[in-house]
Amino acid sequence: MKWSKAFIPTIKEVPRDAEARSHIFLLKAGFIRQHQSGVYNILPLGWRSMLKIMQIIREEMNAIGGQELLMPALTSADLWRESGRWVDFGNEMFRLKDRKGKDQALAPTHEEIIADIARNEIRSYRDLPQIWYQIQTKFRDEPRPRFGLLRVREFIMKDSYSLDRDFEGLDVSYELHKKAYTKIFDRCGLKYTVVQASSGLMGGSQSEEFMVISDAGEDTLAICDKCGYSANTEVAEGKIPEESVPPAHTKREKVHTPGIKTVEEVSRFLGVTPKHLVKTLLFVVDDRMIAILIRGDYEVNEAKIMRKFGPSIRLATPDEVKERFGVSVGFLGPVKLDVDEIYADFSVKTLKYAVVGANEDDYHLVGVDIQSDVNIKEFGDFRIVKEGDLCPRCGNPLKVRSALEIGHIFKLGLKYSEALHAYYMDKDGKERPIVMGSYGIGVGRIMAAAAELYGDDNGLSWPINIAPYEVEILELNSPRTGEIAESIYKGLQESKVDVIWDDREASPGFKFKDADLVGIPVRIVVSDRKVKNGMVELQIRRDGTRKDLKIEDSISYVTDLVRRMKKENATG
RNA sequence: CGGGGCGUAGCGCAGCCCGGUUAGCGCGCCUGCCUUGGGAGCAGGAAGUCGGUGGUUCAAAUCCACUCGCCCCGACCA
Repeated sequence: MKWSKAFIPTIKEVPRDAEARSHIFLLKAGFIRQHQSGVYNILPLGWRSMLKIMQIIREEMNAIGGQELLMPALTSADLWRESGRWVDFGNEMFRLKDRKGKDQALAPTHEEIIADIARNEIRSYRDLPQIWYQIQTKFRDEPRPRFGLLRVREFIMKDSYSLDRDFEGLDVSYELHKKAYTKIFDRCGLKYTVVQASSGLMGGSQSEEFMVISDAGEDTLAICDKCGYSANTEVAEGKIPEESVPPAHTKREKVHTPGIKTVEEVSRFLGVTPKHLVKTLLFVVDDRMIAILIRGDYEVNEAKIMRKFGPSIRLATPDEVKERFGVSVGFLGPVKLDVDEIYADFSVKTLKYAVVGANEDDYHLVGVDIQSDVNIKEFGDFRIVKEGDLCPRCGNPLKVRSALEIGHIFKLGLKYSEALHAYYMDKDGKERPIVMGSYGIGVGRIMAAAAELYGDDNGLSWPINIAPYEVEILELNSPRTGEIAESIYKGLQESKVDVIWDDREASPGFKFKDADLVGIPVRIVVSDRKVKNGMVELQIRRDGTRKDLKIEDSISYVTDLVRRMKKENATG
């Protein structure tokens, strides 16, 4: 491609609405443009990059026996009603009606459609196992799209589904996917970790996420450097470090704490630490009200609570609390609290002199012995792991890091096959539900993750396997150097190198800046200065390496270099 | 959904408080000359429903009301 003919709208100013690094540079380098909140045009450079990502995905999915198909984005509500997700998806599902008034959904994922195909077509154990996948646009009406391509409402996803006779088969399909994903992300040049995750709305028994450590990520991971334990904090466990917190109040008494509500305020007011405090959170489950106690320096983990008490559990509103107990939420406490059940996180188990709300506005109790003063039904793990908690496996202090999710694999089990009645006949003539797995990769997120991960203040720096072009010829002194540039350009094209030639009539600085911004990994600078000595200059975007090449050697040298870099799956 | 911020030329912004000339600046764009190893220079030029609607006023980018859009923080943590 000649740059002069290409549509690469780079911009010099930092776009006002962009803050995340990937968002800023993908806009500046002309890869994407926003259409509306959470919806983007993918411009030619961006699409080239995404096509390469999709091609890698295809190759690796095919390698594990996956068969590509294409399912509709426009789906009937009937199927979603069968699984219950017409309700469960809530506002995240884009809904519309057709001209007859029939409910439709723009599919956020395709478990139901797969189960529908399977129940209509899969009859016998001989038809199994199957792995079906598609690369297709998904729609999710996210409450808050953000960070450019990182959280969007319309996005391209590779989603695959495994259908197996039994759970042993599912384990096999799952491991195949895990291996394929590892290869895919390796080839894309990303640094990532695999973590235990929560299966959330998907259901099922086990799930793992592929995560890129990045401040732009919206997930939080707990990581153990020593034994390799890593988990999303939605599910991560941790041991509480043992430390002696000297008791502040050894006598149980009621103290006046006018208007002092939050953990920080109470700690400061009473001269204690958050570790002396116990927070009392009230939750509504169906029509029961339960309390959960947790130490003041921890947060309650909603995902864990939902797993224990069911997805309908919700925090009681301050108004509900006020109405039922006549007390503001800041002064709730577990002593003589009239709720159906009281549960407590392990973090409060040993507290003998705790500070708690007095269930009376403007008063707290101090010196409370949690075990003997409170009627606790059960201790459990209800907290979000925090930095410094100890690894559940080896006891090493855990690190907590932000990360962004690029892939997620689930063992679904029978949820959808049972709900939609996708059954097959086994060897013994018995009907059995198909065992399902589902596996997703965000294509745009891979591109955005690479943009977050690699580059510098001047712009992007693509891993060569997902770069929109592999080589850029930067011709400085057009038209005098044009002939040399063109011969290298044609030579590289003939040896199947993906090359763009910046043949524009512009100043050198201008072209260098654009080149840095767009981040093509290999650059050949063709200038008067070098050409008169029979040379051109090779530059590597990632590390800034420069090297002179003889003109006549340049094509074979660069062809070779590109081949090598691709194989080494050289990153950025 | 709660809180905050922002909508003025293609992009980035000033002007708004304190209403009053033809609404400015930088970049970009077009024409010509010139220049070519890190976003060059000179000259000329085009380009604006001041997000929208309604109101106040002799007069509105500016004041008021409503509304739409975009970004950021948070989403019940007591």
